[in-house]
Amino acid sequence: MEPVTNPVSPADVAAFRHFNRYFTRRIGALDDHYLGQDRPLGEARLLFEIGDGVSLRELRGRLALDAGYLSRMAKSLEAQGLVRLTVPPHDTRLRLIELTPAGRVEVKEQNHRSDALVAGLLTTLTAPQRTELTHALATTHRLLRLAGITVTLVDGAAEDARACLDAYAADLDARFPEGFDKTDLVRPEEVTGDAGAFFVAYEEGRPVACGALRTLEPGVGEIRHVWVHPAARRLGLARRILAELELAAVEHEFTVVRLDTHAALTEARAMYRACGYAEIPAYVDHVYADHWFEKRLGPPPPTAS
Amino acid sequence: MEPVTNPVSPADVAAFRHFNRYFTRRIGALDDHYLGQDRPLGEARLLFEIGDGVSLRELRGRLALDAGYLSRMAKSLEAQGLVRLTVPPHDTRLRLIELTPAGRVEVKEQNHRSDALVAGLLTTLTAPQRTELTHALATTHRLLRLAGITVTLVDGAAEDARACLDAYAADLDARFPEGFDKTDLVRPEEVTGDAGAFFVAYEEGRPVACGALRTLEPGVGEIRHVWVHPAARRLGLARRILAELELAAVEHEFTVVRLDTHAALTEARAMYRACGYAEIPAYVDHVYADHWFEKRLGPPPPTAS
DNA sequence: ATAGTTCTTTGACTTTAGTCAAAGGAGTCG
DNA sequence: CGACTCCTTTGACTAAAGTCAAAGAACTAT
Repeated sequence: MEPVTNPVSPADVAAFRHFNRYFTRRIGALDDHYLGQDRPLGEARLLFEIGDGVSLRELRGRLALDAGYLSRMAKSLEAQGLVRLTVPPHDTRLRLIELTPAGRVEVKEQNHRSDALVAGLLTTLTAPQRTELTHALATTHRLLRLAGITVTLVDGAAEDARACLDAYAADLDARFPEGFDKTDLVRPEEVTGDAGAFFVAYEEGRPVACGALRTLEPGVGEIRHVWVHPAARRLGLARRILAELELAAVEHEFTVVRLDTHAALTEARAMYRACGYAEIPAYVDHVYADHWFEKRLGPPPPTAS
Repeated sequence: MEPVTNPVSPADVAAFRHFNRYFTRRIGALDDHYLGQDRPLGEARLLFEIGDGVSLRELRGRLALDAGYLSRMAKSLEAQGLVRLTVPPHDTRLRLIELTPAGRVEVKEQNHRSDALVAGLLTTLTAPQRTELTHALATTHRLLRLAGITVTLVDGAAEDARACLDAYAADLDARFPEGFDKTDLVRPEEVTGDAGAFFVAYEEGRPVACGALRTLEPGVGEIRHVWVHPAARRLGLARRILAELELAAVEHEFTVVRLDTHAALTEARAMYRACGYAEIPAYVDHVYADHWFEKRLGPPPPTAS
């Protein structure tokens, strides 16, 4: 069963494309032109991505470059005295690339040029207009990130699932005064197949959030371990996960879902309330629970067809 | 004397560059990749810019291409049956390039692909989130346009100045029930040098707004003909022009500026009020005036240094 | 009519960007 | 140890992107 996605309005698409065209022409082109300066764009980009030293392997993945192509560019930059290539002791197949002092200067200068360019672009705006622009950019950024994140059902034993749960456990261990014991996490079989569900959200290939659904008793599901990576917070991702879990709950023919949460997680409580969850008495005596919530899953809303 | 520009805060610059990097990587790259499809990017872009037929000369200017390069790309597209090259009768040195039906199909398909791509990007957002995004994009677009517009002092007799005044006159002629007579426009010598000032705003090389300052009586200036091209309205450009005129007035040692406006121009009245202009009795008996305003130009605000 | 300018075309290049495959040294796992 | 997998390097290309200059036809101004 496909989730019902509301169609994207042509007006939104048009607005986006309009902006896209304008922005790429005005800013993107200008940016590329300046970034290059006296060096091929490929090399300039490479120089920028190096930062404090990475392996060629890492760069290849990040910039999606051909191995041969990258190898040659690295050699060219080395010949120019901008980078140093070294062999890491733990794996001599790899090459580490790092900036030389000269390379660092080059990057810094480039950064200054870019800063000056942007500053020049913004000078004609008044301070309040700049603030408005900064806010609008932040909103756009946030929503584009959110739009690029995909939430997928994975096996509870999958590597990404366990990685998320580990991060979740570490997170709680730091936030709960009493710490957090990993034995309290769901077992893979509880959230797999007919028993439940496990969702992982991916941003650019990396897992950044998760959520679990398990069977509490017949017809009643329990939502657990809704977690979002610190770098992906405040995007509205928890709600996405929650919505996905509720859809899964309907598919599992649960009519009610429950969940508990800890006193330390005040934002979480607010979110559950906003998402239609009502506070209920304790449905289970749980070590880390101070608040209990429940949501009745109504029948799917009548469709037009 | 340089106008005092408030310095751009590093935070705003950083936010802009951060957004820029993200956007170019996420959207720009994707866009280019899809636009090309089975055709070199240069040709694909060219095909898009043609629209309903332009001269090669025009395209060369717009895309900043080498004449030889463009000529060859055009020939390549013609060989593929996507464009037709014709010689305009009025100047046989030029070549007009226009889409053939096949070319039109190609462009349309490309547009559909891009639309689908964007729609795909937005599907995971909820309808309110999409609306929020669309608003943020519109704000960004508006402010970037405004930031890219430069206001410069020009001679009252300059071609661009007269072009703006002609457009202004035509505009008023259409909006005033009684029409508008061009003999009412300022004469070039009234707004040049010690007598006054004339500003033209340029967006990407094209004049899009103007404003005039002339001497009404010793120490008193009059602001006239503040006009913004329809395509550049609602950007906040009139205020920029007004601010520029007030600076010029201070430089001309006017302590007061006055202006009049017509009953039909309600937005203008609101703007003048918002900019600190107070309504006054008629200071001159003018055919098209129904409202009169005045602003006292204080001494420059005390600076910290 | 003439001189100067404008616009396109063509030839002759160079530089970037990118692909593919073979080869060889290094890890890894059973 | 041996098979397999990884990672980089190198050679051998191709295609796209872009530059420069010369030449010729057509317009414009004087």
